[in-house]
Order: sequence, then structure tokens, then C-alpha cells
Amino acid sequence: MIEVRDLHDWPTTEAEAVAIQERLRPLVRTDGEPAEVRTAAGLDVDYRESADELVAAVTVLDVATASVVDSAVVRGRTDFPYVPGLFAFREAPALIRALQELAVVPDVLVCDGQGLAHPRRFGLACHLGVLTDLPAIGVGKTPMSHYDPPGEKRGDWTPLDMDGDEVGRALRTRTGVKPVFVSIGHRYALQPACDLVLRLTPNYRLPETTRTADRLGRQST
DNA sequence: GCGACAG
DNA sequence: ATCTTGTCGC
Repeated sequence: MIEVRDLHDWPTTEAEAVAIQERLRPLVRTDGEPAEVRTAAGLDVDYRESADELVAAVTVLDVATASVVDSAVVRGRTDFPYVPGLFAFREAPALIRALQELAVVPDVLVCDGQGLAHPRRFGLACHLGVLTDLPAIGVGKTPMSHYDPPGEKRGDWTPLDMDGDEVGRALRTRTGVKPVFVSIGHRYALQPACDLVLRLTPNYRLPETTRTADRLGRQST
């Protein structure tokens, strides 16, 4: 089962949350790549009930076949508001509970949001990666950083720039479709992360992991 | 000062 | 995230 490191309590105020991000930021490992990625977890949160009632869904896919080999759903509440840059403090607690219910430990967490492509270089993917010490990457639908549009072909990419740092890539997963925004979460280098995202997007813009997790959360009212 | 700002 | 009509394309 997945062990979660006890690195902090969940904060109430924005100032506490920012302090936690700055304290944990040095723990991120920006290198590495699993020897073999056989399974990948997709994580997603739904808010269908109300603004503070959420459903966290995790699916583990066999990457080769795109079949779901394990999953978990957790219902929860949040009092932490949606604040861009403090996203993890809203979604991570429930996602972590869902991760702890998995029987299969995935080779990588594919998170719905940013990793290093974050104002303090510590987005949701970094946070979940550091707390579980599992390899993790972030795949966002909307960027927080500047980028020049990549070429129109699947596989084309341009760097994501934030304050002069290359914090990730705008990656075209489908020809002629808006790119996704890939960044390092933990223990997974950027090039392998983009390779994995392309493996997970044979048919759609978003990774199969994200899609199955999204459907699971949506179905479990 | 004002707008923009992952989901 | 969610609220929503029509439209284009495979």
C-alpha cells in the first residue's frame, strides 16, 4: 500500500499554505524515470454536490492496454477555498485518502494540474509526489505560465516560461487541438514525462488516466 | 491600482 | 469546477 509521509498538517489560512509549499519545495526531485512504467494512476476531483463537497477518484491503468486494473473513490468536504496556486490544499487531502485505498501501487501519478509550472514551483503534482514519494507528473488543461503555441502536429511542443525558468512544456497531443501543459511532479524528468503523456493520448487530447478517473468520479454520485 | 489566476 | 446551444467533423 501507499505510505504517506507526515510532513505537515492541512492548513486553514493561505499564509500557512504558502509556507508549507516553500518548505516542501526543496524535496522535489526533478530527475529520474521509472525503469519501466507498466501502470499509471489518474487522479481527478468532482464538485457536483456543492462547492465544498467533493468526490476524489483514482484509477490505475495498465499503460499497454489502457485497461483499469484498480480504482478508488472517496467522498469528502473542504473548507479551503479555490485559490489559484493553492489548489492542492483543496484537492490533495481527499486524493490522498483515495490513494491509500488502492491495492496496486502505480508506477507514476498523472495529476490533473501543474507540477513545477506553478508560481512557487510546487503545484499539485509536486505536492502529491513528495507526500507519497512516488514518481509524479502534472498535466494541466490551462497554463499558469507563458508559452508560444507549438506546431500543429501531435508531438510538437514549446517550453513553458515562468520568470525566465523553463518550468514545463506545452505539448500537442492531438493534431490541430489545443495543447496540454506538462510539468515535472517528482522523480520524473520532463522528456520522459512528455513521452508518457503521448503514450497515454492515442485518441484524445487528455491522458486516458485522467479520462477514466473523471468518468469514475462523475458516475459515483 | 487593476486584472489575471491550475480545478 | 459548473452553467449551457448550436455546430462542425469523423
